[in-house]
Amino acid sequence: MVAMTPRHPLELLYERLFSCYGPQHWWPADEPFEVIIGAILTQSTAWANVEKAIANLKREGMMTPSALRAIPIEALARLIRPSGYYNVKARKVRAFVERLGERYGDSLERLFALPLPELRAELLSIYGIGYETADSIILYAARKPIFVVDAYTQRITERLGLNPDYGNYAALQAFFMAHLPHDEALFNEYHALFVRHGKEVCRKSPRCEPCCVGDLCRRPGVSVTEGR
DNA sequence: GGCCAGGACACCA
DNA sequence: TGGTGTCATGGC
Repeated sequence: MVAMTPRHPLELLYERLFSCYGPQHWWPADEPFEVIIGAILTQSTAWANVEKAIANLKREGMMTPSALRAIPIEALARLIRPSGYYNVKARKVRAFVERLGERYGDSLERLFALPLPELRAELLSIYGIGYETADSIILYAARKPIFVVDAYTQRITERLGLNPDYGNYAALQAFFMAHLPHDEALFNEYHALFVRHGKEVCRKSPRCEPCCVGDLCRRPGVSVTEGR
């Protein structure tokens, strides 16, 4: 008699999403510094708009820390205008490259050499970098295993009945990291799959349709909490 | 014309 | 400590 270990719902969910969508090849960027700039610019913004802003920065030769420090803040804001909130995001980008220059000589390698808890604390201490942006940088730029929680993660897990404390970032992150192996590639793919599923199927609309998640979702097609 | 999109911060009670 | 307002463009 072989003892069968029940699969955790988070493992089953991952398998369903992966079999449905396949590998997502995240993060969509050429190099780690671009990941960081994109992570700041995508705050509460559709990625298509961020792509325009990144294209502007590259075209003007601004995708380097020194260039982003030298350019007048108003000019930087104009370049990233398509990504929305351009005045505050210009200050956020500037804050990051200033810290990177001051403490790490513009070396991401030196920044990323910090142990994970210190790296996260350092990123969180920079203006404009909150939990999600810090964790996105750690996972997708530094390539260290940490689970990124975003609006899609919150919404999808809530509809699965796996998120009793909606909006509590730390609790949901701890939940994932307690039930999954701490594997950078897995966390990368899982979050990317959430975004894919959230964009295509599990939308903000209070109604959702039956989908590849299937019976794991406790309320397919049923009205869920609105206004989130 | 309204809703939504891969948040974070300032301010207030 | 938690709730609310602010920041803003672009696609559908």
